[in-house]
Amino acid sequence: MSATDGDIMDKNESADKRETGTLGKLMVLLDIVTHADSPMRFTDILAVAGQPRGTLHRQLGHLTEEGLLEVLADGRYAPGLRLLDLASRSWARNEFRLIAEPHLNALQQLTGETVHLGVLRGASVIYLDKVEGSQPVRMYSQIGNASPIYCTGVGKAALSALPDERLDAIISSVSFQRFTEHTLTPETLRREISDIRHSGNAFDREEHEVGIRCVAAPVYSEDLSFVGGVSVTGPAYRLTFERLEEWALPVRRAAESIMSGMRIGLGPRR
Amino acid sequence: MSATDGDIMDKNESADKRETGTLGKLMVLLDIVTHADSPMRFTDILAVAGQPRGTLHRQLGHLTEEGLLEVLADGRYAPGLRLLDLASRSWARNEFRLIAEPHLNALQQLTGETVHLGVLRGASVIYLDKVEGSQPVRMYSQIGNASPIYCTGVGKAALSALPDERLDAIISSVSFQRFTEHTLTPETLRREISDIRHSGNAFDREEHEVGIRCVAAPVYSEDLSFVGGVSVTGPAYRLTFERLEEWALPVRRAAESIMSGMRIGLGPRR
DNA sequence: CCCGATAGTTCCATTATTCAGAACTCAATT
DNA sequence: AATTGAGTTCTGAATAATGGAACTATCGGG
Repeated sequence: MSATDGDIMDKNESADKRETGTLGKLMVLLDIVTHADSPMRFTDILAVAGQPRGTLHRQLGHLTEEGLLEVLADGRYAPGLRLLDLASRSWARNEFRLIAEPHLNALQQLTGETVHLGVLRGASVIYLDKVEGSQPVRMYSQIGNASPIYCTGVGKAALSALPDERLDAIISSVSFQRFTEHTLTPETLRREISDIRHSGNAFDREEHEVGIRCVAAPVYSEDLSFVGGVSVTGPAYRLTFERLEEWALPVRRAAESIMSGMRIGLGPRR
Repeated sequence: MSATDGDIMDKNESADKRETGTLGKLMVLLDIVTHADSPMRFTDILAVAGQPRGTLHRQLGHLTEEGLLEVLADGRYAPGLRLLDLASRSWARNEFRLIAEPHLNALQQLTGETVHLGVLRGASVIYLDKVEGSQPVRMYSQIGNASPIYCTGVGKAALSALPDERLDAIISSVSFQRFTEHTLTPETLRREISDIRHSGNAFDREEHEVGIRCVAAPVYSEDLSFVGGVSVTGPAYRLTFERLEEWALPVRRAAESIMSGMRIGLGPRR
C-alpha cells in the first residue's frame, strides 16, 4: 500500500488476486449474502464486507435492482430470484450435461442406484446432474451444490485426471474437514489418487456421510480445460464392497462414452 | 445525446430505465449470452450488444473471470457454472419456498398430481418448486424457468392478486404468443382475471400445451410486495372439468395455509 | 415524553474505473 | 503476397464509484 514496497509482490507470483474491478467487488457481496444461512441486515453485511457505509449501500442497491439480491419486508437481504432464471438457462444448455444425459440414464437403469454427474470448479465439485430411481427428487438440493473434492467419488475421480502440479495446488488450498471416521487426509488422499490413476475408478466408502458409498470414474476434456466425473451412489447395505467392484467397469464405460461424445461434438457448431 | 435536447425526457416519466451503472451493463451481456440458444462468438455478441469492441472485450473478460460466463475451447461464450452454485443456495434458503414446502407435499398427496409453486417476477412466472408423484423428475427443466403469465395457472392466479394499475402495466408490456387454440388474448385474459378474483381459482385449460390442464390459486404477501400461486397440473384425460372443480377448493386451502404461514414467519428472525 | 443508541439513507468533492476508438496481432482465404 | 475477418491491447478522456460526514428514522428504556 505504501510507495516504497511493490518489488517483491510484483512478479504476480500470487495469481489469486482477481482483477475484475467493480464486478469483483459486487460478486464478493453476492457471495456473502448467498453463503449466509439466513438473510442479513445491512449492518451484518457491513461488518464482514469491509466497505464504507455509503459505498455498501449503493452496491447493495444495484444488486437488488438487478434482482440478484432481494430485500425482505424487514429490510434484510436475501439471494434474489433472478439467479434461478439465469441458472436454469445455464443448466439447460450446458453442453457437457447434454452429452452425458443419455449415458447417465443408461447407468441408472443398469444399476438401479442414483447416478451423479459433476465437474471440478476451483477446489469444489459442482453437481451438474442427478438421475434417481423412482423416489420423488428434491433436485436443487443437490444440483448446483458445491461439494468438497476430497470426500466425494466424483471429486476424487476429477482430481485423478489432473497433472500433479494442479493437483498439489488444489490439495494445499483446501482445508480438510473430518466428516466421518473414514474421511481422508491430504496424505491418504494423495495415495488414493495414485490408485485411482491406475484402476480408473474412485470410491467413496462412507467418507462424506455414514452409510453412503459410491463408485466413480473421471471424465475430462483432452486439454484438461475441464475435468469431472460420473458416479453411482447408494446406501452401504446395498453397495457392498463386491457391488462397488462389480459396478466399477460400467461406470468407467459410461465415462468413456461421455468422453467420446464430447470429442464428436455438439462441438464445433453444427 | 446532443446538448440541445434533454428537456422533454427529463421528468423521469419513463421509469423503466435502470440505474445500475456498470453492473447493469454487465447484466445485459449476461442476459444476452444466457438467452441465446447456443454459445456465442465474440463477434455475435458484439453485433447485438452495441458496445465498442475494446469495451466489450474487457466486460466479457470480467464476467468470465468471475465464472458467470465460460469460454469454450473454440472461444465461444456460454453461461458459467458459478450461476448454478449461486442459484442452488438462493433456492435452498428461499423463505417462501420453505414455508410452502409442506403444503405442496400435502396437496400432492391428496391429488396425486404434480404440484407447482411459482412467483411473479416482472412479466413472467418463475417456478420455485415442483412436487411430482413417483416418476423420476427432471427438475431444472422446470424450476427456475421463467414462463409466460397469460397461459399458466400460476401466472393468472398471481395476476388476479394485483391491483388494476399493475395488472394493466404488465398486460400491456407482454406480447401474447398463441401456443394452442385455447391461448388467451389480452381481452379474454382481463375477463378471466375478474372471474378469478371472484372464485379464487385460476384454470389453465390447455392454453399453454395441448393435453395439459391445471387449477391454481393465488398466494401473496399482505403488501403485495410479491405475488405468486400454487397449482395442480396434470393430463387432460385425468383432469376432467369436474376434477378441476373438485380440486379447486383444496388448492385454495393450500394457498391460504401458505399465506398464514408467511404471516407467522420464519419471519422476523427466529 | 424525551434521551441516547442503533440502523439505515443521502450528499458531494475526490479518485479510480470504465470507455471508445484506433492500432495491432494472428490466422485463414484467395 | 495481399486481403479479410476475428480477437486483443493500448491510450487519454469521460464517467461512475468511492468514502467520509451529515442527516433521518426507529427502537428501548428511564
